[in-house]
Amino acid sequence: MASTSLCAANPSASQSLRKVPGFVENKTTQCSFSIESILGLEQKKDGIAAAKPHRPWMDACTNLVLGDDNNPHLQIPVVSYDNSLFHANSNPVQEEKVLKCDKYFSVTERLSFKRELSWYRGRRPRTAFTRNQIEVLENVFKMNSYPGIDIREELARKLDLDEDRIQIWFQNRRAKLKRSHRESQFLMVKNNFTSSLLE
Amino acid sequence: MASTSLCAANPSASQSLRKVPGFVENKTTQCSFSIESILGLEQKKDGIAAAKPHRPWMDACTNLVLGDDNNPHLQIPVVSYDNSLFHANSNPVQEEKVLKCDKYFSVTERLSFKRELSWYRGRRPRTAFTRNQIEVLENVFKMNSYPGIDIREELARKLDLDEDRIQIWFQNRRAKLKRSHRESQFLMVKNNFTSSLLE
DNA sequence: TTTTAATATAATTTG
DNA sequence: CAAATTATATTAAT
Repeated sequence: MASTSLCAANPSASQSLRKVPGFVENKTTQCSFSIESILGLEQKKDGIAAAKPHRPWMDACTNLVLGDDNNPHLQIPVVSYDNSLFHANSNPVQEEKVLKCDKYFSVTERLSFKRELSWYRGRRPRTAFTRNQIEVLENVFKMNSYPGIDIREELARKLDLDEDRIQIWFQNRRAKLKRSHRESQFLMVKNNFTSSLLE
Repeated sequence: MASTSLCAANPSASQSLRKVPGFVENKTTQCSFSIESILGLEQKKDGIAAAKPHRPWMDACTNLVLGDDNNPHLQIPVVSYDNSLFHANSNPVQEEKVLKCDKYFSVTERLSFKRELSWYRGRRPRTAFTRNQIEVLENVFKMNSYPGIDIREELARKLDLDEDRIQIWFQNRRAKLKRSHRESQFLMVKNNFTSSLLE
């Protein structure tokens, strides 16, 4: 998350954004729109609500790679998810997205191809935690299921994971715990209730 | 008809301390920042004063009622996401159909029971907006991302939602816009930077 | 099939 | 109200 430091300047950048009329200032209470007109499907087919998927891990990557000649090459983002371009090339398990469509595929190739696909669909490749990572995470979780940023960072360092992975892991872990609690509670209530009916 | 509510809609006292949902016992809110110390089993308990949470939507709650026979019946509000199709009807929270509780629980019952429980855990059940509701909200948002109370009320009426839901929706929507704005700015700066390296 | 990492977004809390 | 978090419903990878 430390990335935004680059964001500071470049005013020209914001100009080329479609739509987005700086939403903080104009409160446009003047706009005469009726809900009926909207319900009546007044379609302004302009920019459909910038449904930009959130792909934070892509921010860290760059299209720049060094070739064998030690010269930079720009790798063109090939992707089409919706109509946006996404570029890969970065992160843990890294594969090249230059699709060489010339032969048939080994198991390994097929695997990475699958990973490619999911990549292009815009989803972060699923992280496979090691047994040790899980163990540590579980131990920490036992003591504190809401670790603050400092603990998460420390964990990230020690376990060699992104802090983001840690945070997500804790989120999912809490959800899991809650699920199991709910289930046992349900059973308890159900049993209590059921037996109360039998008395 | 002559039902008497046994269930005061109040999960009294309860959890809902800041950051300490009730399903895990008291947790350290103040942490010492070393994983070693955590792994080394440092436990620390501190009671935090509970404040009564604001749960306005619980006021309508009546689950356990006495029937005419003076026996308890469990009334389970059933959310109809409609098992049939994926659309239509909104407002899961509001439309309640009563299931008479007998011996066993169907999958549907179980589900809604679980929802009940989470309800009592203190959080409003997540509202699932319909496609149409979203569409209208998005359209309004395009024109005015800060609708006043009157517009919100009107929307609420037309979309059959609480005005509160509308308000929250707009808040979240503004946050989303802002986020995406930030992100595209970042990407642009990044790309500018990258291509400047190629010149 | 089951579990769970990842995503999107509704709800809550703070200031 | 915005910002930051948290919860949760889904989706999809394994």
